[in-house]
Amino acid sequence: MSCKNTIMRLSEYRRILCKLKALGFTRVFSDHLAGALDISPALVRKDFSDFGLTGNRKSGYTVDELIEKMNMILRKDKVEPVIVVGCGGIGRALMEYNAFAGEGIRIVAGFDSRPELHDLKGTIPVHDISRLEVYIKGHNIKTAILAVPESSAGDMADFLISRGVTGILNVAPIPLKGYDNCVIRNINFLHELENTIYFASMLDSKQK
Amino acid sequence: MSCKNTIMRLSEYRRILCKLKALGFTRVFSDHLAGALDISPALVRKDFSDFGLTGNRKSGYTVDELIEKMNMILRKDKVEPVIVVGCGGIGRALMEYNAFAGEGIRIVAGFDSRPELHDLKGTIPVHDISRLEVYIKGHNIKTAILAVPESSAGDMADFLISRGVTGILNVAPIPLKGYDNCVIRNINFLHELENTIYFASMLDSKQK
DNA sequence: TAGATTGTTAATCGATTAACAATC
DNA sequence: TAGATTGTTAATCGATTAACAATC
Repeated sequence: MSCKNTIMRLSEYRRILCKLKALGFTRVFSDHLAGALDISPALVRKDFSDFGLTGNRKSGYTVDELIEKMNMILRKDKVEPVIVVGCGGIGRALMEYNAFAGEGIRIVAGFDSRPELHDLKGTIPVHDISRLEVYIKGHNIKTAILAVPESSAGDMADFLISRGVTGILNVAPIPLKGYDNCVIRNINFLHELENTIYFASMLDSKQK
Repeated sequence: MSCKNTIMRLSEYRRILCKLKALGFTRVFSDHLAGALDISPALVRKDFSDFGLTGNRKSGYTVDELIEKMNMILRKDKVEPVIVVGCGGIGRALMEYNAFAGEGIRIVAGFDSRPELHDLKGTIPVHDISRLEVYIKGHNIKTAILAVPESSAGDMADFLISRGVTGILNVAPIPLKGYDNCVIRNINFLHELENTIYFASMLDSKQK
């Protein structure tokens, strides 16, 4: 039925739709969205159809209705509390990342083993890693951003999962495997850069 | 022939192979690598075969040879200079990201329009954005990490491309389209988190 | 109505996997 | 040799697209 990519595109559709709404648009056609995302109109319609997002054969889709239903699908009807484990450069940057604000995602706390990074009075407190277990239970945390060094990434993921976390966005420099009871999404900046450089150099050689 | 995913996996194979080498392994089987990456042995062999990475029908592949040839394919024979445009939270974190060191990627400079972020004496200098054009030309920069706010991402990408940049890793909160003469790889943390949360919640409902 | 767009099916495209001959 | 692993082909699986009937 719906594929992995569809969900990623749903986030992208939603982003565009919110933009359109802000500009005063009330209706939109598959053709428009396709252009904005650089995909085919058929794929837009198929994605929508897979999630029961229906339009009108004459006047396309209603912007408000799409946004509302997508918010439902993407669990944006309530705010999701997210913790950041590892508050070094990347971890800290994501704690302070303001593109999450107003998008149904709230970073509620950070955790780090280094005492110099602890800060219980900031907008977003940074606790000692020893408080992780109690915090997860107490606040019923289901989602974590993992930004620890390579050496502790695996153990830390295991710990989070054992304590009930079901979704991990892993930006540690080592990819981790998913489990039956937890989704892990890996972002590896080195690999992404290598990939970019590879395809860029292919571009060069193609144009020669 | 070789697909987009193959290149990403090449980075992953390489990472594992370097680990194996450090542990003293000299040979490796498709089966081992498949296990480490959670893919099928057939895919490992196909990926290798696509790039002319050959093994031995009895004793598998030579670790050193694989690493050497992968370094060639991934352009790791020489150090790639990379600039960071936008030195806020994420940009700065990537400038200081030490997983790039020793991996053929060197962040050579940062650029930002905010004077308070300028720093010409640090390990990696942060210049005013006005110096971008001269720097790109002078140092023959082909690769950039784009970490500016949404409002300037599109314009800044256009500028970089017009000045000769052919590969952009875009971590700005707005996805950008690629062009004929430049590869753009988008990392959108909001979308990645939404995706993680979605699939995590599917996991929950599946287990009920 | 005529025109335009959706919703859906079948066709296509691309990536992964199964299977097995080749062979070390 | 016998056993094990590669390299490769054909089959399968999954995602995208083309096409078009339905219909607003």
